[in-house]
Amino acid sequence: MQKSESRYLRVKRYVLDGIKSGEWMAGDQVPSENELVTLCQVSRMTARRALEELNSEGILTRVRGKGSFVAEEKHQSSLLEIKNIKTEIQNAGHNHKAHLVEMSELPATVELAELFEINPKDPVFHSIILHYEDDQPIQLEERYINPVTAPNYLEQDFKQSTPNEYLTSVAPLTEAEHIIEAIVAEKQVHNLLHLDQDEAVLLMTRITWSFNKAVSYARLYHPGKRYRLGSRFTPVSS
Amino acid sequence: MQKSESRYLRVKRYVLDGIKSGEWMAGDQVPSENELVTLCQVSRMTARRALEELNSEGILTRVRGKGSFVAEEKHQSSLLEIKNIKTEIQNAGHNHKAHLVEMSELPATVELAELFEINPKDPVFHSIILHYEDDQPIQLEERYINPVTAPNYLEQDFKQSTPNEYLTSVAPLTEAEHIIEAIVAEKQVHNLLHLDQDEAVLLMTRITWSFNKAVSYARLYHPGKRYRLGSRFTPVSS
DNA sequence: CAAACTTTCTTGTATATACAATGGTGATTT
DNA sequence: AAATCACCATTGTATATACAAGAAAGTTTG
Repeated sequence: MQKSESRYLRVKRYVLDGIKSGEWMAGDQVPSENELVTLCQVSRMTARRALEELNSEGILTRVRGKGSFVAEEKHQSSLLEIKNIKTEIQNAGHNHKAHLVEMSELPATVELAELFEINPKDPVFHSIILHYEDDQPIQLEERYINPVTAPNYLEQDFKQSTPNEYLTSVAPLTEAEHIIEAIVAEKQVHNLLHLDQDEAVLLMTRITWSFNKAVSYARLYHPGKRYRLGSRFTPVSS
Repeated sequence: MQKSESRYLRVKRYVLDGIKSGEWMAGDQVPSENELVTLCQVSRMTARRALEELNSEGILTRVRGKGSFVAEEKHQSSLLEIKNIKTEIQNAGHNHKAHLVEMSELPATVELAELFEINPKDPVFHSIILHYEDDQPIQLEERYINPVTAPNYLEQDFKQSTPNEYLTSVAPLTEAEHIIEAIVAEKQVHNLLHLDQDEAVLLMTRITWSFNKAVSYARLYHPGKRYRLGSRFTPVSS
């Protein structure tokens, strides 16, 4: 336990307080390295370290020859959140409907067993759900579930709630991984999604964890013409 | 134009190369600050800066009194950062090459004029660059540039640096927006990317801002079979 | 033998200095 | 009036130095 905070942390807090209090708004210039030297009674290198860290944290934007500025507001990006497709559709003012295509218990493949930390051929839950937006198919959700973390999965009524809602209720989402690719879907997916001839599919593979335990492996197929993924963000420089 | 790479970047690359080559695996100890001083012929503060940055990037874990260690595997979140395709390819151990397909000045469309806050039919810069990974086309980059924020765009040699590098040097990136969709590409794109019959294309539309001024509107086409976008993240609750 | 101390190696904090590179301003020159 | 130049403020890179603090291993001492 150190009785006195580091000096560079004092400088950081000084700048952060100014931003929080509204003294410096987004886009405003904050004190330069040399100004902080006299304001906070530290060396330039110490002041510099504080500003650099705030820069790498995305709080400030620094430009050589000009100065350091408060970065613009951060926007949430829908790519980063696990959004519930039901509320996503309803928020856009449309009607959501779900159709259960399949619900079963399958023996785990080697890959799934490794992911879920179970033995190969142990049972895993499997579901295929087709989501509609105003009677038009918008997402085909194929999902494999870890029976350890979500033992009652098969008993859920997914016309009422989505798998997402159930899973987040039994196992809080602590981590997720997305892989996005463009494919030409196989026939079954093509038919279920009512795709046109030659329409591409946006496939998002999503793995979710809860406290270092993998909960679910999902493949979400979207019609390329009818679905877009958007994200808006403020970068953090390294 | 700097003729020689910064020293701290050389040290960073030295460590990164050792990790990429497998010399140091996850959990292994990398050279200490003082060892890097003699290995790379730099001062301790410079070696330190390299290790610190690798630490803040999550590549290394540093422990006082013990040393610096290669962090456990972490997936890059390329969706969240504006990554330079050149370094992205090189970091994966491949060779990057760029071919300038077109470089011109065009009259702005109504949409571009609105985005760039200029008058319609005012000139904007336009470039089409094809990026190769080991002689295989991996990204077709079509880009419209705001001439106000990047007036010297046409004079750049994009065989040396990428548009990304130039743009971030003249106008620090403060915000970005991505839209991702799956399409079946038109013939020209199809041919340039050497696509197979019926191969889908992952199209990322990216708009970047610098201090509330739009700098660039880019369309990045990727072969669906050869390119994946990945992201891994921890949801923040605050 | 075991506890206490010392040494050594490591990263962490703090400072002083020097020069480079960029952007803006204002004076000077053309 | 326009172009050029000099100057200044700002961030960026690089080095040298000093001391602090934690971890580990060896050495001394009881």
